[in-house]
Amino acid sequence: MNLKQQEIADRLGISRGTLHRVLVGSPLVNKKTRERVEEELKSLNYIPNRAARSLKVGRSMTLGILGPARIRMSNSLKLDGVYHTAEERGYSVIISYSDGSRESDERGIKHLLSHMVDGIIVMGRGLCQPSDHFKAYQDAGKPIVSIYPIHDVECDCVFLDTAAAFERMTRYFIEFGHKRIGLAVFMPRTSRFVLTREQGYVRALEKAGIPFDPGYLIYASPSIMGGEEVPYIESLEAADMDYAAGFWATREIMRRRPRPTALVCASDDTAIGALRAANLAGLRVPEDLALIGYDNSTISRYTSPPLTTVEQPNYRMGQRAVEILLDRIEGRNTSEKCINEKIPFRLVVRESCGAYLQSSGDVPESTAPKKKRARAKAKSKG
Amino acid sequence: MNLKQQEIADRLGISRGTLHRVLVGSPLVNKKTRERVEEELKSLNYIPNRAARSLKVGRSMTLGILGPARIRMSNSLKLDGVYHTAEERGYSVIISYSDGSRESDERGIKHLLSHMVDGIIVMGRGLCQPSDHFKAYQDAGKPIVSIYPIHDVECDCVFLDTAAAFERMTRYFIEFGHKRIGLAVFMPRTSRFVLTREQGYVRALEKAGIPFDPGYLIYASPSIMGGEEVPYIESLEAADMDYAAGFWATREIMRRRPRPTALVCASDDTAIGALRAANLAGLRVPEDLALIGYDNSTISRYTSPPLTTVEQPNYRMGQRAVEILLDRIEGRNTSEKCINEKIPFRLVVRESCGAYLQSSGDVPESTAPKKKRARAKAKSKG
DNA sequence: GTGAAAGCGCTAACAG
DNA sequence: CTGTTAGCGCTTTCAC
Repeated sequence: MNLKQQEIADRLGISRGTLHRVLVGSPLVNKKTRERVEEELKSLNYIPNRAARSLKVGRSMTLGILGPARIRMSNSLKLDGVYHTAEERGYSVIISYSDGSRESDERGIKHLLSHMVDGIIVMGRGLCQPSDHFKAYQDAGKPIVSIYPIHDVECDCVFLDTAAAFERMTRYFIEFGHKRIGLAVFMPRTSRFVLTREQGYVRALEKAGIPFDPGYLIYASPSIMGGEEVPYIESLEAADMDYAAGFWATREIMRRRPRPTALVCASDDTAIGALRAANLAGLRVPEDLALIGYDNSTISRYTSPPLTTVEQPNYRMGQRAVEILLDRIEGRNTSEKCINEKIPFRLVVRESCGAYLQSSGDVPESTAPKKKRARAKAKSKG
Repeated sequence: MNLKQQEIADRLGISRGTLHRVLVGSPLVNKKTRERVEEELKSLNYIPNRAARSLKVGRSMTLGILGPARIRMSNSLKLDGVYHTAEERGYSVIISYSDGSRESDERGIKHLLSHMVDGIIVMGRGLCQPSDHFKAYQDAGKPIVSIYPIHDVECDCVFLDTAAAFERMTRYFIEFGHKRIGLAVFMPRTSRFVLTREQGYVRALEKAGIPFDPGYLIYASPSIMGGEEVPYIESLEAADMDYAAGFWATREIMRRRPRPTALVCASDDTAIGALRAANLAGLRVPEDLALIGYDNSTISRYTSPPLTTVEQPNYRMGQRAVEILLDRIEGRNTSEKCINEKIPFRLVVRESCGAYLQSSGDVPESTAPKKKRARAKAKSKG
């Protein structure tokens, strides 16, 4: 059973004060006593009570995450970054889910605060939107960093410029000579998730002087797809969404005349759904339909053909989020100004768009630098 | 800023005792007082301090997870099950990673205990092995449930009989008429991960009277694969392991003479790696090489051909783990006897093994019951 | 119905 | 160098 400091002190015939001093490594302890204490401590397997400690010092050494459902792999990876980095720095992590609604966010933050977290990382799309609810908690008294940009509010954040990424992806097709380019996105059209993608896509088209054809922009959604006779789609909930959307969007877009020759996909998983639809339709990728994904998920190297995609350094983003947060918590950053850390992405060229075409700093996979885990420093490319 | 009970009581001119009574919904409070208090509470946005509460009552309403790195999607899904269920029941969750080594497990459990968790869920392979370290913590005084079976120790657990699953998978090939069947597994041969798979595979062979050919059993490992010239394998760490192993194993096994006609894969991701290797080698699946996966991951429906696989009800397992744990924590289960809950799996027949062949309760996808999210009650099949 | 008081395990300030 | 003490915010017992 687990002893408390008092009991240990008693056993050793010393005071709690002295015990505490050796516990925190204070030099103000007799060498002999210290050794005796340390020995006993080891054999007793003392486990400090953090609740008591937190209560006393007013800090818990734990970080809170206001998180989304973790189904999407990219979120999982971000979380890994957060967890490992926090652990390295001696912090625990506790998650509270939120669906992004105001009530849910409020409940979540309250929950975290009640745990006395020292800071909060916001990972959902939640606070990224109109986010009046954010204001309410801004002065929860705890530092917050968002893993997506919060535009209408002052807040530290680390983000990837998704619009720029999708502009780049679209431009890649354009440089290849494609004129009829589709975009497959899904779910609420007003979510930042699709807004940014659409924006980048349109921007690339505009810059190239290619007229925007709304027929090439496919918004898949459970309700729409449910109405269609779509094989493979039996449950249209989160886990399936990306694949299903890609699958459905591809079927849909191939009905357009003239037919698009390239499809920008919201994610690698979306591209995989698209790939399947193309296969079933007897379309060759990239010859009949070129595909580009987003995420550089591990699997994108193993599809046939392997996916050209944009790398999103998820692990790194999680890592940076806690670093920025800890700078605030531990007082290394006292500036009023918010940190807005843009994480660079890079285009990873494989085969789903046709033969390698290298341009402005993009790396075909063969020459890509060896990656060191997910922590890989991404080659800058903005 | 966040008020404490004392301050609120003062504002209202009542005692902490009374405040507390309305907070916990005790009937021993004057109606008027109660209303007044509740109103004030709402407007003040009171956030209770759980550290103080935990300290006082000796319970924290939080569950600890001794977890593996979360990279594998199936773990992510299990965690989802744990989180959502815990949240529904009013518990928070905190994770501590462990690589499965004794030191790491000890550190992790200690960490959780120091958070005063009310119970622990063990998710890694860690404690599933020789697990002398488990003994050390068995009487940490907290209930523990393992999400894999711990054979040599008394402990509640929920598990899927992996050996039975792999026996079933192998038998499926046998029923199809295959005689030369390979098994692609990886990493430490002594891990329960491969032991169970190998065992099931061999058992099916034995029962069918097919001689076991060690040459058909491929153990991929980073070191082995690193020596080979294996494209796609640039980082052989966890994230890539499944794919890379499947890729490498397929190349390897196709060198065997006579060539196997079917390959049992350690996971769906392994099967996907295998599929890619087969594609590159110009082998048709399933005609030249039949493939079966394990997990029924979402993507297995979107590969070409879609994967026949075994469904592992991850979400459900996480869910059951917390239910069993809470029964213990909340005193509904005081039995000395350990719970050993075997979660049923089912074979999901798609196309990677050839035309549909239905047998003993297996469900071809077309007739599979509509799945309700990951929570789906799996059709019994054991 | 209500208030007062003790104490959960720990830290930190102060006295020796 | 060491021991004593006063709380951190909350729950709970007991007395009114």
